[in-house]
Amino acid sequence: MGKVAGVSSAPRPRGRPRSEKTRQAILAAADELFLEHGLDAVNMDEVAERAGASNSTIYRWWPSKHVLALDALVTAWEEATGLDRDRGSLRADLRALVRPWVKRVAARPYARMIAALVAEVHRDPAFGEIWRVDFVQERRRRGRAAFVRAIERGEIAASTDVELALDLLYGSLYHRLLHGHEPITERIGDRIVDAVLGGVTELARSA
Amino acid sequence: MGKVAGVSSAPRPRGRPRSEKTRQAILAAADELFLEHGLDAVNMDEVAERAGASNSTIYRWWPSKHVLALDALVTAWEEATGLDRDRGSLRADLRALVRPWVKRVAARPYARMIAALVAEVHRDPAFGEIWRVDFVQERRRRGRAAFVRAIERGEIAASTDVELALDLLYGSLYHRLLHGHEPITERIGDRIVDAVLGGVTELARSA
Amino acid sequence: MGKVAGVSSAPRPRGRPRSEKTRQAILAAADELFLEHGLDAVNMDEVAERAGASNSTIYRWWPSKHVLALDALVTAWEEATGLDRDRGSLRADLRALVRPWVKRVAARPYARMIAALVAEVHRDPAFGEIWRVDFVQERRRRGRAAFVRAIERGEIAASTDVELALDLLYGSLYHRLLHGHEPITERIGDRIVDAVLGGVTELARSA
Amino acid sequence: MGKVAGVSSAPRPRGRPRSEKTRQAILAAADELFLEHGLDAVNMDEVAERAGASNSTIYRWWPSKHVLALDALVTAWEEATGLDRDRGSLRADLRALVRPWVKRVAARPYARMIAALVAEVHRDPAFGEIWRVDFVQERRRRGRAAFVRAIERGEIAASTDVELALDLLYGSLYHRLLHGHEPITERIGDRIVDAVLGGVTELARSA
DNA sequence: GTGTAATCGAGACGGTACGTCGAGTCTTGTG
DNA sequence: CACAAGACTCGACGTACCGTCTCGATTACAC
Repeated sequence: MGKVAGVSSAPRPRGRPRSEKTRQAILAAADELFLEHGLDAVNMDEVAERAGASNSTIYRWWPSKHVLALDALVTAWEEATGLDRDRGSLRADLRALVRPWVKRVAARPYARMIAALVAEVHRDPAFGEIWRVDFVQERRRRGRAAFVRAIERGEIAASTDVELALDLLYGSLYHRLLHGHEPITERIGDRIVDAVLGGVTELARSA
Repeated sequence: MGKVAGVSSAPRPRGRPRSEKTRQAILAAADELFLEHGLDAVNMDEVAERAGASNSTIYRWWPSKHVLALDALVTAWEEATGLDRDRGSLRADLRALVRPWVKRVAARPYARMIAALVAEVHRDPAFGEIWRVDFVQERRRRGRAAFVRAIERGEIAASTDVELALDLLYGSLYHRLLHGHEPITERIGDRIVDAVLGGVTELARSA
Repeated sequence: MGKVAGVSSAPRPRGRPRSEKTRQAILAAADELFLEHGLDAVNMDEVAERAGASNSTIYRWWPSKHVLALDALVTAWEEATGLDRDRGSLRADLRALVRPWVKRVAARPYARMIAALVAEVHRDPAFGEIWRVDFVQERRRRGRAAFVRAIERGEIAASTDVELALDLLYGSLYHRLLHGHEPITERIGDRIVDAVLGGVTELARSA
Repeated sequence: MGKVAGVSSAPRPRGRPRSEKTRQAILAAADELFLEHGLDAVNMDEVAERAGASNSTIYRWWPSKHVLALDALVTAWEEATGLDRDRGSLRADLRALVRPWVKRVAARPYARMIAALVAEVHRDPAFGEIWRVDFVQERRRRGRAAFVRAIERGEIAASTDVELALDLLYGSLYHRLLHGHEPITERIGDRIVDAVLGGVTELARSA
């Protein structure tokens, strides 16, 4: 992945250094092609060609197609992530989290991408580890922070099971995304936040 | 898939009839092998061999590996599904729904199977349709019935968004299953039911 | 094949008798389809359909596709074979043999058919036997007769190696037909006859 | 096929060079297996395995089984072809041509191989072209040279139809080989040469 | 500058599953 | 029995693409 590596005090490796330009071109090509056509519909040579790189350069730095795809996804996702400031209430914080997610996911075929990666998670445990560290926990971290602030603020009980709350929140969203039984809209995002906060009761009131 | 029903007064088809024994042997072989080793780790010839059938007989009746896997999954799932009787309260009904699901899913590697199928859903829209009709809606139907009974009973507001409630419930469960960040236990099942019913508040109380 | 079978004094078999109409329809369908599109481009179901018969009826009477094709070829070839009368000279006799052959072979894609059957001859020795008995020897018989008459007539030496002469004659013709390096014309047929007659002298001397 | 020649100053192709060792191993495996068991009795994976190569490497360089078989045949045939020197008389030249051919063909089941290729010639015109260029014309070239020398030498008439003479010669040989009605022996080879020489006179006269 | 050591592009290679196709056999019910 | 219908077994085909490998060409730093 690369990010894992370089601490500042690298021992200055000998030989020709890795081309940063090529690295970014590969990630950009992967992001575009995989997202646009789907992971299975694009082969590595096409990514290489689009990036102006070669098959072997990709495999020198990424161990597999799926790891590359994940890296590309994470990279693109990070660039587009806004700040994480306190909105004053849990509801506002969660909405600020959910709304961009919904917008992003509704705009481009991320569902296909994520579904393919999730499948790989269960096919290759090593990839699963990378997935959880680089993607899942990274997403949950911000949601968790919002709940923690709410507890500190006295807005919700200190004993709240934050992890479960996150499952409720993200679970509902990913469920719609992956199972595809209903479309994902901004309005649904808000209502899910409400429901998580209030349960079934809220489901009636916010109808 | 076969379940197309078929009215009782079948027009008596000509020719050698399809072998019901072979059909079941194929479904059983698919269920066992795909579940045990994963969809990608098993090829069609292995399924055929285990079923004592031939490659082409499989392809004559199932258009692809994924459709076969889904049929096998649905068939096995149906056999094991208990009755759907009224337990008196929404909480009890939902628990009666969730507990067997959790037990089943914890016992065998269903996550891998479902992840692979979900990926295919997004790869092939036609398969997505089959998936939603044969699997998703079939599972949701029973949950929906529980909510409807609760409304009739006056237990929850008539205006409750049942679909969203189902997303909350199944979403949380599938989220844990697919993303694999936390294990799935019986206890978690109950707590998710509680949380769906009461939202974050309940998350504190039931902790 | 059929012709091999039935001696006249059949013991009158029980049950439904074989349909002669169907037999001929199958042979006709095989002749047309195989000759027109090639043995490999036509499958047995197509022959069956064209004949208004079924797959299994064909296989009840002909043991394989190639045997059927050969039977069809022989049948059609026989119908079209003229009489074998004495033309007065060996040259005239041979021309009377070669000309219709050339005409026939130039008019329709027999080369493809024969090439496929010859290949099968070497793939399956049992078929080779049928081929030689029903087709090769049958064709050579008439050529041989012409040479025998020439010998009786004193036109060529009695020591002439007739078999070799036949190889020279038919060999040249089949060579052009099968190897396809040069087209087959009526004129070529005559010249081959002339050349063979020139060589025959030598055939006697070197015996 | 490879024989495209290539001028000495090759522009030094980029990338990993084709493995000459593998190429030869594949040709050798094809030659042995196809000749030994017949083209249809051997599948490509068996050839690949015997060659220590992979299925896809074969298909990368040879478009079909038949083309591979032909290449293997031509390669093996070429290696075993002696020099083409003048023996002083047409008869001696032709015998020098025919005898090794007979010996070769009698020793191993070439008939089956050639019959299969000839069938393919008529099934696939593109293959027919390769066949004629790489095999047929190549074989005829040397026979033609012998006749040309005989003409220059004044041994036979200048008006002799050499092509027809070649058909007589090779036609008889191939006829015995392919139709299988009589065995092929050294003696027969010589007698065919004699017969052809006798016919050649006629070939000039009737021109 | 020159040497060393790594990267890069090009492309061949092994491995392996896919889904298709056809020959020939078997199993029904009908005539 | 013969026959039509059509399901079944067997097994090859040629395709696709992943990830590995082998080259020569290139690039940076160290000396």
